[in-house]
Amino acid sequence: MNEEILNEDIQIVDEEKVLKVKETLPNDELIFDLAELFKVFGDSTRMKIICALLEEELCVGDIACITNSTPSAISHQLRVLKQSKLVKYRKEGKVVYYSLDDDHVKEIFEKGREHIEEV
Amino acid sequence: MNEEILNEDIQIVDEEKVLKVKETLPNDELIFDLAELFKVFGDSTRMKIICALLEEELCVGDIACITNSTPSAISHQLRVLKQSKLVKYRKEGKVVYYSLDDDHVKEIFEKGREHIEEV
DNA sequence: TGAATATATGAACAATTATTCACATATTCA
DNA sequence: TGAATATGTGAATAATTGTTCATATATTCA
Repeated sequence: MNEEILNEDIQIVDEEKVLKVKETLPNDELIFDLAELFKVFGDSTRMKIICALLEEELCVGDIACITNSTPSAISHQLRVLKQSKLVKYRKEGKVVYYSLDDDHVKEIFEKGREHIEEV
Repeated sequence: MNEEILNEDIQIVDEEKVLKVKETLPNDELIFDLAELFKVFGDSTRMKIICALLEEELCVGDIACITNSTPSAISHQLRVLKQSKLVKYRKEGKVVYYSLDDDHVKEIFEKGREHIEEV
C-alpha cells in the first residue's frame, strides 16, 4: 500500500510524517489553480493596475497613463486579470471601465504588503 | 506641473481621477517587491512545498518525495522561498529541516483559496 | 456614411525561469 | 580515513510569458 504512495527512488527520513503530509495535501488541481492565481499578482504591471484599481474604477486609457504603459499592453493584462475573476468591467459608449471584482484582491494585496514591510 | 506627471501621448478620459490615483499609488519599489513576492507563490512546485510545510516541518528529501520531485529541484526552489523569507531552516547533522517562516504565508494561502473556491 | 477614438487581439520577439544533469560540499559512521 | 548519504549549486535546455506592432472591432458624432 505504501509502495503506491511513496516514491521508491528517494530515501525517506521520516516515513510516517511523509505519509501523513501526502494525505493532507490539497489535490493537484487546487494547487495548480492557486499557483495560477498568484502568478497573476506576480507581475509589476498587473500589480500596478491592481494598486490603481484599489483607488478608483478606471478605463483602459487612464490605466495606461497611470502605469506609464500602452493601452495595448494594459488591455492584454486586463484580460489576464479578467480571466482570474480579479477585475470586472462595464462599458459606457467607447469607454470600458474596470474595477476590482471582490475584496479578496485587497486582502491578498494587504497580506503581501504586511510580509514585505515586516522584513 | 501636470505635464510632468501625465503622459502626453495618451488621451486621458478623466484627468482629475488620473492625477489623484497617480499620487496615491505606492512607490515602484514596493510594487516591484510585491510582484516578486507573489511570483514565488505562482509556481505549482513551490505551492506544493508551501502546502506541505503548512502541515509539518520537513527535510529536503521528504519534500521531494511528497511533491514527486527531485531533491535537486526542491533545493533550488527552497532557495527561492528562503530568499523571500517565506521559509526558515535548521540543520540536524546531514539533514536540513525547513518550515514556514511566519503566519503571512498561511494567511496569503488562505485568502487565495477563498478566492478560488468562491468562483 | 465616414472619420475619429477606445479597446481588443494575433503573431513575433525578447526575456525570464523551472528542471535536469553533473558535480561540489558537508556530515556521519564504520 | 574513506564510503555513504543529504543537500547545494552552476550551466544548459526547454518552456512560459510580457511587450510591441499591426490591425481589427466597436462606438460616437459630424
